Amino acid sequence: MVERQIGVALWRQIADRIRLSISNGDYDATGMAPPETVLAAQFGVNRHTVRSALASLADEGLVTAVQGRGTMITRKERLNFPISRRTRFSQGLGNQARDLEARLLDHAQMPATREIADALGLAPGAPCIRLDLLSSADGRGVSCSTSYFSAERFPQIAAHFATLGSITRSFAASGLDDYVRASTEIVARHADANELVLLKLSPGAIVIEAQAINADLQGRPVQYSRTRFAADRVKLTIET
Amino acid sequence: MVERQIGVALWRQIADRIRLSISNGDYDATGMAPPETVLAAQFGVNRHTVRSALASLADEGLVTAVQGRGTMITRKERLNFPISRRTRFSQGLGNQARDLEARLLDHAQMPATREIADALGLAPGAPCIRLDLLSSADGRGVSCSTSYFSAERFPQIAAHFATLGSITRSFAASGLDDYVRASTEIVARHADANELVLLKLSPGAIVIEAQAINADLQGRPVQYSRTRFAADRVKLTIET
DNA sequence: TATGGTTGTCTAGATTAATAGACATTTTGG
DNA sequence: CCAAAATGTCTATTAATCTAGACAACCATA
Repeated sequence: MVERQIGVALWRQIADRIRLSISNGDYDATGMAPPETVLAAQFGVNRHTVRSALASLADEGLVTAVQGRGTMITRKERLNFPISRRTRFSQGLGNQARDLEARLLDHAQMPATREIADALGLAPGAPCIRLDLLSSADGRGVSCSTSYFSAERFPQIAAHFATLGSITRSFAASGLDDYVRASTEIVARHADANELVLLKLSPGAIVIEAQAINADLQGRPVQYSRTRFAADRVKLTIET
Repeated sequence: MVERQIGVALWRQIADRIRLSISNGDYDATGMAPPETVLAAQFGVNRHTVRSALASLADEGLVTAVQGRGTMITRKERLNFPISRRTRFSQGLGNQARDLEARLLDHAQMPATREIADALGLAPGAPCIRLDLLSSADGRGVSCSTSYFSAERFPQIAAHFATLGSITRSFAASGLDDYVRASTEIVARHADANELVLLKLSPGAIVIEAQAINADLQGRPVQYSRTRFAADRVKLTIET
């Protein structure tokens, strides 16, 4: 059932198992998780251990416990992130989560590498600005991203983002009112050490990496980004 | 660096980080892991905690500690499992591990579902035999598989496997001397609860699932199997 | 051979995780 | 309104994990 002394706390193993059951629809009949005492018996642990697991799931926004009634399942599915020509991070997740946040981790000006120059249509070595972002929904890390912009065209992008907290609004403040997704490439791989920490993933977790280029309405690239999603928290839907 | 109170023991987080460094080739210059005291300082933990991490890696056969010298890296790469027309589990892993084992977890006779009947070229509902196997290398779970065989053609397959410990030899004992891989489909997904336990994976780990059909030299399907590999321990090489 | 650097082992203590039990509080339904 | 069933809270205890320090054993090499 659950294993001891493998370096993963019992409550964590149980939380992962319950999360899986929720997403498998095992509790769809009632919309409630089984009572704590039942889960405790099922997993062969103390009720307090189950409570720790449920508390962590409540923290993720998956369940809500109500005294006297039971533990309701409040979100079953993964966050669905639609990818289309008009992909916007905050719009896309929209009403799927209460609390959306994009935090600026780091930024710097740097010469464009070959890869970046190709993507943005710049000369290799041209100045570009890098933004490292961490996006969270309901206080839980959903994705971390690295974006590149032409430093010539968007010199204030970092400052704008720091105050506005959104790429779309930062573009608007830079005089770019609209933009579209020009291309997206998607791969899946294991999270590296940095991503494990940023997204608070379990060891061995998967990230889905989307390499995207956004362009203005004239088709000129304005943003090249590599976004790494926590694969167990999101579902990407490609809209054509 | 490493995080506390997330339900994953420090030594486990550190072991995972070091394993990643090894497979990334970070220590290729010397072929040795950094000294325990250096690692301890690097991760901000006590030397004993690092020792627990290294002990677990030694248990996996990745490193070997030698008193006075240091900790040598004894296996860098993932187990490479070649997939070709003549795929054989034990042959494929061959000299990459000292100790190969395939254990029969369960077996049963059952009517073929639509999926199984299609794969094996049987009528739906025809009797078939299911074998659940767990394969290990150096005492560490590498894959678990579910295989289906025609009960009419291979009535003794389970008994043969139980004594012979190999599908190839079980086929031989049933009068089938040679067979080839007819088709293979590969997907990656999160391990389910059962796989987590069988393969002793971390919560959230990936499995690579290979759905394969083996056929005799006349092209008649003889085995339909779904093998789930621990994605962080193997690499599949498709040989065409 | 002596020295510095490394792993191995031991003891002790602090912190965190898990168990155990009792009882309060709230909701639901007869 | 009462009883059953569920979550919330509290205390106490045990087990596992991590820290701290000291020293032994071993290897390489100057």
